[in-house]
Amino acid sequence: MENICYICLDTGNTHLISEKIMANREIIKILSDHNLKVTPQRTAVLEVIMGLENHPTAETILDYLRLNYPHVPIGTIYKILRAFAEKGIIKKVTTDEYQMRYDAVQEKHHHLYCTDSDKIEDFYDNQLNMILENYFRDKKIPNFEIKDIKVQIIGNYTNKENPDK
Amino acid sequence: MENICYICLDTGNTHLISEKIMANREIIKILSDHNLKVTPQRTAVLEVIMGLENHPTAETILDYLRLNYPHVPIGTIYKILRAFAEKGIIKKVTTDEYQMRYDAVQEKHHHLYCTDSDKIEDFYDNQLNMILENYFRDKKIPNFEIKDIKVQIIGNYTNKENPDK
DNA sequence: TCTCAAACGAGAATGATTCTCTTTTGAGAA
DNA sequence: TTCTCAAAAGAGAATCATTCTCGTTTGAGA
Repeated sequence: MENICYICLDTGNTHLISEKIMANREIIKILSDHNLKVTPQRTAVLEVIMGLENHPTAETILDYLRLNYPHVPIGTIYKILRAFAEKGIIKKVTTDEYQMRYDAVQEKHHHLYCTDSDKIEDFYDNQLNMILENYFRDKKIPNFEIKDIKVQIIGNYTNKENPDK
Repeated sequence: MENICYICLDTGNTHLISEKIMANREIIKILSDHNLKVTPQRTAVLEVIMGLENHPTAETILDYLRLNYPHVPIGTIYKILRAFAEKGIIKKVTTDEYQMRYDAVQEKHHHLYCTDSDKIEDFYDNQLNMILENYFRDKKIPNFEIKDIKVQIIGNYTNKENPDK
């Protein structure tokens, strides 16, 4: 476990806080900021989603949760995920598959869908965001108020398995 | 049933052919062009998808099919839909909902998602297509070969119910 | 510490989709 | 035209993701 040095803005003193503890404090803040009761199950679920760089399914989240809470029922996970999505803490990520995936909401981003491996990766591109924003600011869609634009980029990873090729 | 006048390119004679028959001939051609056996169930499913402007679910398609084939099992619909999607005749349209929707593939288009009514509408915009195409031709994504780009525009219809407002 | 609405646990229920197996049929061959 | 057989349809069970119900527990403010 790595430790990180922080300066307390109130006292000016420096402190060593473990990443784990810091992450927990952040997560607790996110929950209480959204008027959600802080429970061990909820902090654990949010920790898993924020820790996994891929976009986990409910089943994947359960697998990780079971490491610490061997008996959490899957229904509880779905209830927690729905609560998070309603508050906007996470977003549902739709795919061509039968299962839903979930994504901790950070800054605006799009998704790369690999048709070979079924992987989904985040794609950050502020230039693209600005192009789309500018385009739709000028060209309004009749009778439609745009709230969000998501770009799905479908394709294949090339020489990912063989990077030396 | 409307009738339309056609000129036969072989004989030069004019003929009246009903829209229905013409549509059937088109649909049969689509199926055989894709090496799919032409069956009444398949032509009916394709007819329904191409005829419905909205993006039907398997259940909606079944409802329409039952008008002519009262006993088609839902499993058959799913089998047909999967076959069509594999051949590229239709595309799966993902939503935040639990059900999959289907869309006859015509020219390239994107989708408007209305969060109030859960409606999905096609959005044709060649200028947008060209902007995206140009952007990604210049700016390659490392190790990723782009095959398709879909834009999901999420928002709300304004004064659709009250157009006189 | 007390209280209670909200969250959890357990497991049944639902609903979309897929699978299995038997029967039927489209389409090319004879 | 009839024959043949792989492919498709029919029937219905199975599977899998998600939601629901209801009794029990708990976080957080009083």
